Amino acid sequence: MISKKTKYGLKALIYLARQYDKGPILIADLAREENIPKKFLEAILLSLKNNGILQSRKGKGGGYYLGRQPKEITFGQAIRVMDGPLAPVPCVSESAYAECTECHDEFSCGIRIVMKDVRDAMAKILDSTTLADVLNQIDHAEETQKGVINFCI
Amino acid sequence: MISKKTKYGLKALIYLARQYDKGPILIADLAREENIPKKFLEAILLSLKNNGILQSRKGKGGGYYLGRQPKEITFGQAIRVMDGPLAPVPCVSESAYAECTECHDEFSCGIRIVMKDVRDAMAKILDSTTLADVLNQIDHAEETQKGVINFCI
DNA sequence: CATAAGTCTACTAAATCTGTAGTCTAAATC
DNA sequence: GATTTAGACTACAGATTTAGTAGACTTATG
Repeated sequence: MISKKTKYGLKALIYLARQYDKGPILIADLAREENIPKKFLEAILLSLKNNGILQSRKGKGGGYYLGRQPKEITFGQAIRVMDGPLAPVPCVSESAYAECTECHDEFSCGIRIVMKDVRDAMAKILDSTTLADVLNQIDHAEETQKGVINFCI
Repeated sequence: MISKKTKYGLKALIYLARQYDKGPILIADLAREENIPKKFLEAILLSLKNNGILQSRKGKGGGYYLGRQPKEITFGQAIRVMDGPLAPVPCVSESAYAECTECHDEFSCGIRIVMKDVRDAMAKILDSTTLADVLNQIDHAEETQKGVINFCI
């Protein structure tokens, strides 16, 4: 399960991607629009900024905006910043590998063998899904829904 | 990340699968062999039993054993018992669906769309990987390793 | 009945998650 | 350059989850 923090962060990123050409967005606006506790969101956006995913400007006219184009930011990058490595066990993590303290031999560990596949499957999806992709998929889902309604009428 | 509880449980299941024809195995032996705190392991095995994955016998000559054949027990089943649903968000869980409290429309939620794919990819692997499969993969990994060593000599 | 071994209840310490309060710093504007 | 705006930083606190322990209870065997 992803944490609320991650969910909030992803929501914020999608929101900022949607407003990509509108200049800096206020934390307060984002928090209100997406129903996220403002102070909590501050910390989330800050850590996304410190990891190069967002940029910000202080003072009047300031706010947050994407550090790169929506098509250059993936879910995988964002989730790793907020929730840590994707891998179910540290010994199969690419971004934060850690030796397994428990098992005798890493290469013949059954858990590792299976979890490696799981990690790769997750990474394949999350590292190839960009904010731009998600915007498209959202739009497509809304189109489809409208289509269904029209069809029913 | 899976919890230690889940890791311990999977180790125990693999161990019991390996000893499948040897009759009941003592918690104490399992705990010692796999370096798992005994009392903690007790609770884990009990919950696996209560979910039909294990069986047990009390008294002398008792212990724990698989409730079904190794090829009938999947990682997915075990992980769901110990760690809860596979799905990264409740609104894409097949085993424990819960409506999303936050988002306006579930069908056009970007997070949901992506996480659905992630869940399906995980479930595809974990629900098709049985204890018997894992034993085979472990044996194969050990063979391969030996092969490499022989080749070096 | 004695012993072996799982079952159950009830804790507890530590870590993580979620969130809040208040102060500090930088940028823009008047 | 004083004021205002808005993000940055520090510190804390309640709730929940994780990991683990202690001890009494139940059931089966010999």
